[in-house]
Amino acid sequence: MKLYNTLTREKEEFVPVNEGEVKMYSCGPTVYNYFHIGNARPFIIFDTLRKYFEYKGYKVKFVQNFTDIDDKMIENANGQGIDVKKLADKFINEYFTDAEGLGIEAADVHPKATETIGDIIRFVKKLVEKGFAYEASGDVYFNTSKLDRYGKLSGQNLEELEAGARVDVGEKKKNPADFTLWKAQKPGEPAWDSPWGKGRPGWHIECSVMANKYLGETIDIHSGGQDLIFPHHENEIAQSESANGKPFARYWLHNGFLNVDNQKMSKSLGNFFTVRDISKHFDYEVIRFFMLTAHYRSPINFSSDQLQQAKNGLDRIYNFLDNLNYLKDNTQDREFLENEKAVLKTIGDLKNKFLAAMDDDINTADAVASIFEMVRQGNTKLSGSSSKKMVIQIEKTVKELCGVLNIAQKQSSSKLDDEVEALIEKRQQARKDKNYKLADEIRDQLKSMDIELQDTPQGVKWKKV
RNA sequence: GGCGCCAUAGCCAAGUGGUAAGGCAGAGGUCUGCAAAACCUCUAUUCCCCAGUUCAAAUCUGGGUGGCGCCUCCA
Repeated sequence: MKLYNTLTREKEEFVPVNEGEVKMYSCGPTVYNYFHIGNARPFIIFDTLRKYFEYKGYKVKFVQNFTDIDDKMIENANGQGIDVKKLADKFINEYFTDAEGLGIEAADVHPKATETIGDIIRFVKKLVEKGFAYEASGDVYFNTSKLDRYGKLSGQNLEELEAGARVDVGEKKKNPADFTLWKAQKPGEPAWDSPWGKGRPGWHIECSVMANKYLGETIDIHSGGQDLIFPHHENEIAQSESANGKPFARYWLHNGFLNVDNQKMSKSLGNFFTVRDISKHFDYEVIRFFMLTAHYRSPINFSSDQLQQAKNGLDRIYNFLDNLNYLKDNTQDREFLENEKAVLKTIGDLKNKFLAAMDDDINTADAVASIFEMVRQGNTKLSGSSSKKMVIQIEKTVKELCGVLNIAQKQSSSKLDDEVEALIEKRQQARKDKNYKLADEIRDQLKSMDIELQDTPQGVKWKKV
């Protein structure tokens, strides 16, 4: 399996630290609001990667944090007149509601910054003792000048960063690029005791500490959005590798942005749509499917028109599954014919194409295309005279691959319902009697019950709309 | 100023040296009492422009043009 590693800017063969195991860390949300659909992209993509590793038989340990204390948290809690903890609890809950809707499995561990303070303090202390950090009136900073390789992930170098001059000046830092590990308490802010007085952790340190605590000193995969490459991930590398003297993460994976009118969707620009709001107009799984129809590193433009396209495409897969379901009960119970073996061979080839796409830097767009090709194969080659065994085998393959992506997982609605069945029966009789007026009335009646009828050559089918 | 990404049909989107996947929309058709739905078929001599390398380029190289991101909280 190949993955694009931001560290080397190349696709590399994935080789884990321990054979058969994958240790993954992904940067999670700051929980001061519902997450928006741009935030959802890494959640969905890296969840898909995790599921694919599991599908391939790896034992995966996946950690994703909640940043529950920082400037934004404090600002928003104050704005709402509640304490930071209460704000965090609320939006952690809301996170899980949306994540579950999107088919994102909970991580093995979801550590919170506020519950990792002791470990953070020990980690910062270690950095100070090793000479990589210094205290300045209650703050602790990482000293970037102590590293000769600061910038290896982002390709930045210290001189150019300083020339850029977009860094804070006139404060206690020794070098402009130095960043905060520990912040001294300001009046009214939540704070914890530390060797440097009361304060709270900086943002970058929590991820280093949590990855270390739950996954060890060297992890396999660290992922997040491209906007985290610098400075967040660069700083994590600086912290972790300075403290441990070992490589931090072997593979760095970064997803592209989700744009609106070609511009990055972000909370600060205000051009965002929360997943919660969108879910009122589109099923959660349409959002998931939409994300998977593009490669994770490419930018994708968001619009309701795009979601509608995704919905229509997903419906095609659902219709196919419905058709298979119908055919299972309306095909021949016999062995395969020669030409049917050829069809199954094609389906097998398409499955391999799907897997090859996923192995190639999780190319979900190509993987989805393989599923659509199976749909057309099935629609073209299957009929009432087909072997039932073939229907079952194709269904098994399609469901297995949809399962890998966690799409099209809703139950088929063609369950028996006595009232509906009775009405359909009545309408069929009316049609036989050429009483089309009554037949159409029954059809309208069912329509008002959100039941849609399809008169097919194989009989009447119905579904909930 | 530094670092990096992108440009493929009406829309979305794979493909990174061997002669343009897939989806949506659209058009035609099958089925049907009618309808709806579903399904099938068709839809880019061509991949932003110019030059170069090569038997062969959407793919590689150089130069343009246009768009975007990071360097400040951001997925």
